[in-house]
Amino acid sequence: MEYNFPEIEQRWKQYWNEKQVYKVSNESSKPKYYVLDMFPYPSGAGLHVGHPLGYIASDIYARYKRLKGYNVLHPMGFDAFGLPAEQYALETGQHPADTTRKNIERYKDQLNKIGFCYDWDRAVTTSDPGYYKWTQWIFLQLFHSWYDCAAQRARPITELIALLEKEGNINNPCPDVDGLVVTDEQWTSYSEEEQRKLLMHYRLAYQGNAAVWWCEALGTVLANDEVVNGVSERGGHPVERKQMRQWFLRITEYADRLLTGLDTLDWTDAMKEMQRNWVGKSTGAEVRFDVSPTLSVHVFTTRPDTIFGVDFLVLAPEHALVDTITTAQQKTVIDEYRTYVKSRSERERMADVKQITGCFTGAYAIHPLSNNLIPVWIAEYVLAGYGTGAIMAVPAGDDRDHAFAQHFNIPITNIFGDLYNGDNAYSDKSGTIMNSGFLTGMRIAEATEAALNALVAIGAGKRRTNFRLRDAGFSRQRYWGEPFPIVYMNDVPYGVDEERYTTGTKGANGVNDLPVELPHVDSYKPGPEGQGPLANLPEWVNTPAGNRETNTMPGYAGSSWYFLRYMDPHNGATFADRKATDYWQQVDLYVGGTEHAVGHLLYSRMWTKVLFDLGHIGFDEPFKKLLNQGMIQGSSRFLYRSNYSVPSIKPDSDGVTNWYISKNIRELILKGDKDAISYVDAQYGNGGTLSELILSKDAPIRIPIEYVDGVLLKIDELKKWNPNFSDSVYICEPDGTFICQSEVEKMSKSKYNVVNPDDIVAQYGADTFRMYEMFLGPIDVSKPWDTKGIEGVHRFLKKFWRLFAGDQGWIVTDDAPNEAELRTLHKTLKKISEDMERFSFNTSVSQFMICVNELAALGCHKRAVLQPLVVAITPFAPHIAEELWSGMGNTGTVLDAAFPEYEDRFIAESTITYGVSINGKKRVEMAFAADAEQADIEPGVLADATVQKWMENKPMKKFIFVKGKMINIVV
RNA sequence: GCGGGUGUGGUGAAAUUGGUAGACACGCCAGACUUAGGAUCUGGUGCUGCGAGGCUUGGGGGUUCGAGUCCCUCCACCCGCACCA
Repeated sequence: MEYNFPEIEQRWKQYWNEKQVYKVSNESSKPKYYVLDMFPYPSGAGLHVGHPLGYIASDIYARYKRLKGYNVLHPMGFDAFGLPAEQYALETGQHPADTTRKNIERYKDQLNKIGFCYDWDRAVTTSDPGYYKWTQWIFLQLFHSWYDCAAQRARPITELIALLEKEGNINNPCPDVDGLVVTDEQWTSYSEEEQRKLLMHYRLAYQGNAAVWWCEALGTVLANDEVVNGVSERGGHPVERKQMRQWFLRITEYADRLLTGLDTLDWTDAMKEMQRNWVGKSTGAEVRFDVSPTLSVHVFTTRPDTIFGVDFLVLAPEHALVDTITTAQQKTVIDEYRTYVKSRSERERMADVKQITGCFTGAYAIHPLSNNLIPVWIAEYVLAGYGTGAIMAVPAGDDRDHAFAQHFNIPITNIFGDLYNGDNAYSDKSGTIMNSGFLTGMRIAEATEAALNALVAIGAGKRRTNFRLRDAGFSRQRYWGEPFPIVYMNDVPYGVDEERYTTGTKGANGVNDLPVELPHVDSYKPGPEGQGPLANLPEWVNTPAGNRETNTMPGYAGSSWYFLRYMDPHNGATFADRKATDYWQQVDLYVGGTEHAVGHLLYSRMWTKVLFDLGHIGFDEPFKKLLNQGMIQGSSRFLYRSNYSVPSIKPDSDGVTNWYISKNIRELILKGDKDAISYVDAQYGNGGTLSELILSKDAPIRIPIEYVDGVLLKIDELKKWNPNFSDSVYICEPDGTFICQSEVEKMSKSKYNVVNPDDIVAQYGADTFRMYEMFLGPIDVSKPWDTKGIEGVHRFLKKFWRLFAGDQGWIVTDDAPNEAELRTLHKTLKKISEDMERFSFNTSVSQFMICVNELAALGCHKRAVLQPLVVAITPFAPHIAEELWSGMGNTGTVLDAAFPEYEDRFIAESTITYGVSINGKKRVEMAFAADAEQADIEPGVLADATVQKWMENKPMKKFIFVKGKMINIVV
């Protein structure tokens, strides 16, 4: 009875389907456990073997938890809005809705082949109107809310309006415009338009301006991805930064809570660190430098102690003051410089430290403490979006400022005495401040306080906490995304759920209703003036009340709350019933890549906090534990090719003969190996020195991985694939094989190294595939795919099968197990249980292999040993487990079994083999009773001949005995 | 540039708390069985040396009786950096 995996896997998939074994209920007496994967964007390329890595890990853990007695929610869905589908539509004219639907079908099909335990009834697709209705609804919650800094939570905007009517904004200063004071009288005297303009400064979803990549030639806005080397990826047209009115989410109000909330999460320190750095909290001062009696520059600094070392100010080139302060004399060069900066991305501006650029405005500011005149420059290394968009430059204490001062010959004030050597800035935060008026002689911490106090006292500065975090841009000038539930009246945006602007009864013309459905378009061309394609649909844009917003939401909108929808996916009355969210609570285990560290994971945390603040859910962190999976890289194959015309060889279609040379023989020739050279010349050279000719001018070219078996080229198949390969000469190894060069890189279509899981599953089965992906290595590190290695895991499953089945059928007996068999079983159960808790799936697979090797050697076919193993292997290899479970006469699914507990009493060994070291070097092994103490063994060890030899008659200094581990003798 | 991660045999890796480095596999070598083998099974396999032995966890330094593991420093590669998702 062979291990017939295609038949077994098909049978059990069908069984699971028919019996609905993966259906999850929100009602259960069992404790709940929520396992979630970061859902995929369904791209046209389909899944490759790298994608399911995390899905397999989470599936194993979900099944394990189920066997451990939990009610497990383990859903899957699709993050279906996005740029690639729209790009594809632009190129092929196929509607994104159609391609997305097709891609989702393909993904589902691929995922099902691997045997995941998803409850597909709960699947969500972010581009479904039934889903994005609630994305829009949550957006409106954000739009209708503000952040109460005193209470540290979001509140409905109506409550702010009530406060404004009563007391103005005196207790609730405007978060994004300093010094904007409104009294209750002013507020009530405002027109509705003016009132809403003020409210816009408070809303959690608000409108502001932001720079986008504008491509004049394409008439559209481009994503960072679409700009390559300063020109558009499509067509290579010039691009520039352009200010546009955009929606934003006021995530900066949540900066502190996003930091403190990290302490409650079981994430890796690296992940938390990345989020902390992204939020980038720093404390310091905002200092005012007056340029004229009416104009002043505000800078943010974390080092007020260095205030006397300020030799110049630098404004971001986009800074609003640049136009007003630039002198007539400098205007031309300033304009030229600003044009240059417009062509530069933020990345380039930050990364280019070797190339120092900047421009003097001609203006001077007055130092608030020394009253010296300080020149004001602009430079690209200062970014408009960070701090106040202006810095005070202290060359003696900051590397970039120092380089800038040297480059432009600006005199440097030394405020660190001997600590500053004149060549490099002294940026340490220890030492004494010198040459700094009243700060001279103070330590840095002391000077920081003193400087701050002095600045505050004269009204030239204030304490300030600054965040690197910026408000999140939430508009895209695109088609394939959620439409905004926003209508403009007189250019003032209203939520479609507001009754204020409706012309008739609520719901008239469908204006009030959610979802605002994404209308069908036939063209994906941008609208006039760079708006999204929706602007081309006047019948959609124009409503009786006003014009609809024509931008759409970004990719992270739908993914910021999807984990909630799985809890109650079909609810038409609310995004998820409170009873459902109260039952499932946070995601207990969230599996995904580190590339989402600061995007998705930060936005969904914010959305969760907003929903919590507004009372819609009962928890304010979405993901309790985070498990990061590494990437599976591709393994590319190369041939070394040289093109030479050699008269005796027929040229190929290009008129050039291609010579390919196998890797090993090529390396020998490169090393000058005479045998190899004469072999090649004799076999292929027609009497000439062909080897030298070829190697003097060859280059590697990529070939598709499917024409290679491991590293061995399948020459005949390659020749059939592409005629360019047929009329060529293949210089093989003496044994007739042809070995390719290999290299590890990203798995991608363009590198010809993509491996499709469908093929692997067809060849080896889903159980083998699942176990092999885990066997490759720790879940969180990246590693290359190697199809060859899968054989070992497949062999293991066959060997496992043979413990249960012989040539004639099932061979499991009811004999009583012996000591050795029980030890193997319980040792394995223990290891698996421990590995599972620390997500060490690769070592679990190894342990199963060790176990099967041992049981096979013992000739064990006993139910008492094998049945617990079947349950234990179920999370890894669910199909074979079901087959063996039923083959042993059990009814129902193995998924309803209980995970077997191990017992230590079966594991204990009576003797332990100790490594004996002399001076830390292991010289011999000796066995002692497991309970032996140092006194029991020391004489025996010292008497040992080998030990004697290595001690070389030197006196013993110390005898180190670590029970159960090792022995070390120091001489 | 900033932030994060990873470096152990020919390859993927193991070593969980500072205690016998290389488990388990792939590949390779030798052999058994077979009409056959890309099936199955057995043995060997870090490097070096005839051997005793020596060397070995990216490089260098340190702490320790003992370091892959802790500390310092340097190097290489990978990921993210705000409109890819």
